[in-house]
Amino acid sequence: MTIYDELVARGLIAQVTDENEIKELINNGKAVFYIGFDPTADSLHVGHFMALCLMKRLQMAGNKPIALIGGGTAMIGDPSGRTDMRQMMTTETIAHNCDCFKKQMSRFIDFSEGKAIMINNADWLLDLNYVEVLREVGSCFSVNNMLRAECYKQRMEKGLSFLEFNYMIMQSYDFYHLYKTMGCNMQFGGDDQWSNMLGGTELIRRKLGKDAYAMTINLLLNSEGKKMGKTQSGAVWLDPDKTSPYDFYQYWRNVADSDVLKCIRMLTFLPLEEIDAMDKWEGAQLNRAKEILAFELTKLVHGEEEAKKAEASAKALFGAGAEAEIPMTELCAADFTDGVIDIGTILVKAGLVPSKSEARRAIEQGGVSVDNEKVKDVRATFTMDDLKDGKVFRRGKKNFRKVTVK
RNA sequence: GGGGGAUUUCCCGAGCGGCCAAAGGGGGCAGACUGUAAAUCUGUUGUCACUGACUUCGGUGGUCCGAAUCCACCAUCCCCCA
Repeated sequence: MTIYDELVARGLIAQVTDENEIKELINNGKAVFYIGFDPTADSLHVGHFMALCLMKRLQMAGNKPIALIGGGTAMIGDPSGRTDMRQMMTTETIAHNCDCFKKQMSRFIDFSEGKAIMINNADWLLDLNYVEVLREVGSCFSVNNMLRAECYKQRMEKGLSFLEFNYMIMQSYDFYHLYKTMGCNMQFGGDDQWSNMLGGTELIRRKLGKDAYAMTINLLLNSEGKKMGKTQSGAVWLDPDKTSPYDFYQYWRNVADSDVLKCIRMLTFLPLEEIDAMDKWEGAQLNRAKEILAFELTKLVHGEEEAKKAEASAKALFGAGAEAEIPMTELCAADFTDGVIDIGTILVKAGLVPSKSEARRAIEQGGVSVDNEKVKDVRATFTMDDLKDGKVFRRGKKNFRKVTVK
């Protein structure tokens, strides 16, 4: 099976500019492709992870990836898929985020011996001269066409600043620049980037009379059509300090039935035959598929050891098994008043509820238990001695934390 | 440049100068039912020292015994005209 066919079979490919040419290039390892990452936060998230997987697959097939960090374009802010303007980020924040991205990416992609390249578009975008750019590339863009682009359409209702309007031009310029300087002949990205990417191929055609190609990958949507990788409290991060391996595992362990197979196909590196076999699974057996999904992804992101730990914790908490690793919270003497600490404070300290009011509510509704015993009294207290060996506090079915005293 | 309109709690969206922590919906959380799924039903959804108090209705001042509601200025956004 060729790499292209595999990508199709995994449901990754959304749109392509020229299917035959792209097949030819990537199947034969002739593509030099880039994927852009906007440093809008200090960690990569699940959406980026998909792109990284794609990079890895293509790299394994002999193609050369360029990871482009958008330190320059982040100064503008991509309006695609947004209904309001992004908050402007300071240059310091952007620089910090770029560093964080670099570290995380190096864990997935092999950058040794020129097998892959990482660059930051700030290196060439920030020094551009306004008038020169206008003359050089501005003439190649039709405002009429740009306004027709889907990514701007929805913003036409609420307003679009000139700053953001230029995002497409900057991204196109990146592609043009990479084509000239590094022979980059292809760009990949999320499907929401389609119009920005076409801008690039068009620019290359106009300026150089050469063909370059673009391909988008499907966004990871759940059966309700919402983007996956988001929780109430924000994105699912790859940084273990922002989303613990256990929480990461749990996120995937809890996907809906209808989404499991799709996720396994798109995100894991399991052989397709194995996945096709799972396709027949039904009912409770799907739970097994969810375990596989959660384990495989945690392994990819946090390593096998962490994945095993997360799996063991989950089994211990939900099944019968022995007590295992559960995310811990340590209290210190200062947290106690007159030698005791009340249940509400503990729940807040452990991060199980955001406020004492919610703690109270959860208890009143019978949603809190300590070492599997339901807590009925809102004013229950614990002494340092009670917590010496640690107790497992639980809110609802799925939120656990072991609390001990230092 | 001129004129008009908007800004409400996580989101959408109601809101008479006192009866407003603020209708309704969505979403979230918890309970029941389950398979750590979905659907459904129930409760809940500003904070805290919780039968009470405190802080919220773009920002700052003001009128008033009393303001989310009235006035002034500022900010942001939308629409129309140029």
